[in-house]
Amino acid sequence: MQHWLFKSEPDTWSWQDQLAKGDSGEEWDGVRNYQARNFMRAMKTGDLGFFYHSQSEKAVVGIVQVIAEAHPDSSTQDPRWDCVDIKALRPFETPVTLAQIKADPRLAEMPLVKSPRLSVQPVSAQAWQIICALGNTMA
DNA sequence: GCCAACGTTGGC
DNA sequence: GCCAACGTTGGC
Repeated sequence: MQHWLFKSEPDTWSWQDQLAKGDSGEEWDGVRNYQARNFMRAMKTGDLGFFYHSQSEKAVVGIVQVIAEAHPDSSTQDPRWDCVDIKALRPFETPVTLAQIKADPRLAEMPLVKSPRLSVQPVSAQAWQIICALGNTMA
């Protein structure tokens, strides 16, 4: 299984919004970036991901699960864009902030640190464990 | 609110 | 196919 990170502006789509969708989940639509789309195409049902709030909060706040593999993004007619469906699995006991992630040399290679604008990105197995530990949350 | 970084678009 | 212009994102 692979791990991912989904970034969202909480004003637009927050962890609370995601939680409210329950087990039926929601499309991760609106991505208009080829790299991010390609990562979504690589996702498998059951893969886990971090839910990250950008802007004011800048923290990993929860864990989500992929519940449908890549399919056309219903928010556009443009056939180039696909998306997956995800559901909220559980919140982080303690949100892990970007500052904490940047402060940990073991996480310096994360795209979150090196390419902060990439909205969907892979997370290594090692980084996954480190961040779950920082958040006092089981993987 | 500002600014830097980056990706995309469009003209040539 | 290249490159300049532009828009958007996200951290500070």
